[in-house]
Amino acid sequence: MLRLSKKADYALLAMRHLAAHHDRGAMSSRELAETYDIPSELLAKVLQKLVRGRLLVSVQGIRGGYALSRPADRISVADVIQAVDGPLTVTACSDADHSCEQYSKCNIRDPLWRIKDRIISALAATSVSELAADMAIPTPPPDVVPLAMLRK
Amino acid sequence: MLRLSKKADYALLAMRHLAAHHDRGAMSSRELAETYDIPSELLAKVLQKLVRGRLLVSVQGIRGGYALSRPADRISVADVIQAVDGPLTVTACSDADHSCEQYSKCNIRDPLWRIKDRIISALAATSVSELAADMAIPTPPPDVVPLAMLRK
DNA sequence: GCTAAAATGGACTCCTGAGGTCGGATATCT
DNA sequence: AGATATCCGACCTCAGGAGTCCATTTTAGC
Repeated sequence: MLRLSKKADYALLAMRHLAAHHDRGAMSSRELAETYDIPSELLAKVLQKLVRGRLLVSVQGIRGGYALSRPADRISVADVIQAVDGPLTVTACSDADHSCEQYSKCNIRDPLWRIKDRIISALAATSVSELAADMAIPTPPPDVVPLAMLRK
Repeated sequence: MLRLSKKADYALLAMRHLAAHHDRGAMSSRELAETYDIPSELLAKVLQKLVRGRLLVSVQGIRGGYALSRPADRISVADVIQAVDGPLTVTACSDADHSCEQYSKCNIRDPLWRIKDRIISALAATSVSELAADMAIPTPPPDVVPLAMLRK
């Protein structure tokens, strides 16, 4: 439960990659798809949504591709998820949408909405640049570590 | 996205109700189901899971029903959700389960797991008693508020 | 002891929506 | 002109969530 959609996964993967390699110019959808073994047509749709969400810019034609629209540290994980999957909701209902059988009798809306806000905060507090920074240690020095320190 | 399952909703609804009315003894599944317009057989399954998760105790036979197994302030929303839907995961993979096409090439696991921990913290920080306490103000004083203060 | 009302448990159906596919139009470089 | 991109809509498939049905067991009250 509470799992991210595949689309969101793919979007974050792509965003991180573009953030880490922003030095090179635009990167094509196909190249990204091959790098991460993602169905290319599907990734293409995801990238299109990111463009419409103003997180990426695209250049068409040969040698075209996608690039971040702004510095990676000004794009949050929440931005990415919402661009791909729409406004993220924890409950079926929201301020706008009361389409829930139990809406009238429901008594846990307010506390759950508060929890939702905390979740969004957590997602908004993490930027794409932080995702990229995380792999600063891609393969830690292998056989220097004493065996005793290895857990399981 | 990131939405709770209906089962989790029902579970929280029921837990809150039992917490608010713990003075009366056990409450039957049918009575709860009627109160909140929930299919009774479905709610029954949810309640059974809560029993197996040690959050509720059940008494069988006529005049039987369910009651909280411990004080409501010692049961968190996270407990309830996990009892009903199993361990809550944000990503397809976890420490135990690597069944994801992209696992080897994935580079956003660690930051996402950290986000997951923050989400779990948010859920663990809210207790069932807080859910119940929330309705202390069921209908706030209506026409005392100056119209100018109402935001559309 | 019988019966009614409750929990318990398994198996089954229904159906939405996530995940993925296909084809074609449009733009741009060589 | 042709190759390689993005772009866009329509479509297909299928696992899993949501809900149903039924058979069994337990227990209070008569």
